[in-house]
Amino acid sequence: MKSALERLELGLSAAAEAPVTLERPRDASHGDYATNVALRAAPARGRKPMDLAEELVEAAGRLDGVLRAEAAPPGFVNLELETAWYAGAVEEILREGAAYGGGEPETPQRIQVELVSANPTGPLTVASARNAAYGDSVARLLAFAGHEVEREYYVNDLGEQIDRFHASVVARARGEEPPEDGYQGVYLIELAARGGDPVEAMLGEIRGTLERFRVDIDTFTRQSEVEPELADALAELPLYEDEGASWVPTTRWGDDKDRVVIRSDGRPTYFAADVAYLRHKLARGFDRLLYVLGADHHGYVARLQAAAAALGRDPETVEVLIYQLVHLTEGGEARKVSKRRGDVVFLDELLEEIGVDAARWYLVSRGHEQAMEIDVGLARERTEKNPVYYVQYAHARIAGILRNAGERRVGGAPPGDLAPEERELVKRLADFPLAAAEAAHRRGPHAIPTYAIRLADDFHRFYHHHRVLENEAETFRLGLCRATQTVIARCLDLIGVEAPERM
RNA sequence: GGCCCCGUAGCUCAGCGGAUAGAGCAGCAGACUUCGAAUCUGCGUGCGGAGGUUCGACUCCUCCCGGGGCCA
Repeated sequence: MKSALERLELGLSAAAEAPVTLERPRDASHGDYATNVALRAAPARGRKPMDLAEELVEAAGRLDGVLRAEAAPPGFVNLELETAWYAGAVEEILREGAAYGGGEPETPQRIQVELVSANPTGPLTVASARNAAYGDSVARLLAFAGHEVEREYYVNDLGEQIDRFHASVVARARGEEPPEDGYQGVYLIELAARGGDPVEAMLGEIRGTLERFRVDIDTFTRQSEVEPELADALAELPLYEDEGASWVPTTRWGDDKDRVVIRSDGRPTYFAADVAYLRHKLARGFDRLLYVLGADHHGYVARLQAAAAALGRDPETVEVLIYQLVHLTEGGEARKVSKRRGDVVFLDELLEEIGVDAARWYLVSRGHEQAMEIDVGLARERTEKNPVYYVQYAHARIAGILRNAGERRVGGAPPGDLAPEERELVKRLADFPLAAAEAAHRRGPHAIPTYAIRLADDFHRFYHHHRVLENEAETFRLGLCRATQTVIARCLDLIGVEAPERM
């Protein structure tokens, strides 16, 4: 992307060795954009920041698109931009369309995102919902940033939990209560009545839920598929024997203790299965493996990376994204999330109550490192209050204007100076590429809803103060509308929310 | 006992080294014969506490207090 803004930034970067930040000041008297280059570069040059700022002002004043530049203590350089710059920014968005703001990394990576991977012993719960919403949005961000992304779901179809699950289904099939350590959920009754393999049946349910939640999994890999490779995987590890068990010296790579792979009774551990699966992933040629895990799994980080190292790979290949848990409350009372007891809120129920758009927006609009609360009782009420509708409304409103515009020309030079509301809107639109890139880089999709609210805010304000159609600025304003619509649609898509033409 | 996350407005949360810390919800008062009022306009003694680094700290470091979680 060769925007006027970037040329501006490059021009300034050339004047200083340090990385510059170009930002939008809160205070309008500080110009359209401000930079701290002088403050950054001055110490290294043994200069006074203010002197350097004065020099930069002269250079910046000659740059294309800069109307006015001034230095401000302690060494900021404030810039005011020409109308032509604003018009150019809008034209650029119209030209690039849906691609606007996307990335073209010099070396696109093949990235695998493993997400959800809930045991197929029950329907997806609200706990998995955050994993799905977060993980999928990260995947969308990375794809938009120009990487090749594959979504994977690991199916634990072996082990103790599955045995208990089977036993519980068998009991239900006979009309009996499940064993005490089994799964008590009532959904087992229906599952038992259906017959066939209950794990596959449950997995079918889960796939349906994910589809409704707009999470498109590319590959489901079953533990039973990987199991046969376990011996080969272990053969690649540096093992030692102690107390009759086989150990991997994972502490060598930063784990807090060595891990057993084969117990003294000859049974492999969960960790052994994890290693085999990791090897299975690595063999498929990904540059990077993302694991989306809940905070209760944070202990896995060190051991997964150690496992990669033990397999002779760069531990940095493995990147674990930890999100904090979702707590459910109802009328101030905490609700427990236990799949075995069955007293949980299922994702399907949440979707039925508040809809996919509201659910995805809500689950992803908080930082993933922040624990969050969902009040089940308030969920219905929240529908009307969710900011997602504010943003969607802006999109629908623009769609309405463009419908009314018919065949009129969209996009063109403004007839004169821009109104403050127009300038704010254009600057917001120009922020988008950086916002999307940062969100991808930080694996922080919650920045997208935050940005989208601001954008919708700027648009609604512009709309309220100015007429678009039958106005001397019509072509420019129609272009501004379409550009805004494009960016809103992209934001919503990045978090899996629909952009309606009408509401 | 060790490790991870979090303490910002009444509530839910943004802000991740820059200038006077923001938004939504809740509350109050206004704006529709005009492209969609699901909108707009106005109203706020808040960064848990103490040190430190820096020209500059909500932001980085240390300690303490207080929540949540994982492991032992």
